[in-house]
Amino acid sequence: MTTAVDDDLWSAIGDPTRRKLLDLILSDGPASASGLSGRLPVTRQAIAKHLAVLDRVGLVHVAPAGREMQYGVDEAQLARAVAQLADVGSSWDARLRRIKQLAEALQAAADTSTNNDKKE
Amino acid sequence: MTTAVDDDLWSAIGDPTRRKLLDLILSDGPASASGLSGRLPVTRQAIAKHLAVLDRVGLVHVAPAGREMQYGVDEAQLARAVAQLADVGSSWDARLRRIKQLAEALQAAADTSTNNDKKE
DNA sequence: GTCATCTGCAACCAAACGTTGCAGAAAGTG
DNA sequence: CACTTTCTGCAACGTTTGGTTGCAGATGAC
Repeated sequence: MTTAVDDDLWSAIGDPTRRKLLDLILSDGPASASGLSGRLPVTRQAIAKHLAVLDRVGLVHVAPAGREMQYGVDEAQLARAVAQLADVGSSWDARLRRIKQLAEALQAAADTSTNNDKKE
Repeated sequence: MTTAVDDDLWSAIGDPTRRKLLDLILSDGPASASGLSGRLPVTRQAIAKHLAVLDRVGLVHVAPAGREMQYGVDEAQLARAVAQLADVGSSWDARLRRIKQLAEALQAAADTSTNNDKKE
């Protein structure tokens, strides 16, 4: 009911650069910070910090490959994040529906009780 | 395909305090900055700034009521935000499914080509 | 062995979130 | 009308966060 979301996980996917990062790794498979820096308009260090954030909340996992550090998405954790998005979305959606229904109900009640009055 | 989200709208709902603000106004109807400050652990000024941000992206609209400023949610814009959440979520969800299917397909192909080899 | 490249750390800048403090304006009360 | 209350808005300040540059260390490639 209270949208019980994990604020850490949400703020991790709240950043646009981190979302693009997840998109890239999702579509092209695991990659290193240097490899990813060539595909986003930010420096390698910024990417590394974002990957550290994503790693801290478990959205990616890192594996040393030679002298590179390969980052891949954690599918289970990303699925959890997706579920939270859907949760908040559906919560708001439900409230919007309830408000609309309540407004219509009030309108109908007003129509029946004062049906001979002004209807503007 | 490219998750084409509006970064302004997303970052507006990315802040936890702003999400709680939207929750409160959604559940209890339009309210003023002072009224809301009693229900969140932040000062009135912080609330006012957040409401300004939400107003800038059109998620709330303000109406002067006496000496107060009443903020109410813009249902159409919030519905748009909900749609974006669902959009990103389903995009990632689809990619997760595709990855899983690809992995299973590769596994199956490996099984048929080297079916007499080790199967660990 | 040397060179290239990938990593990590530190310092620094700018924007965002939050605070305190204060002045102005509008409603309520004597 | 005068006084008080309370709600608003603005300004200054501190802290966190996203981003940069610069540099030193480590590891694979030649």
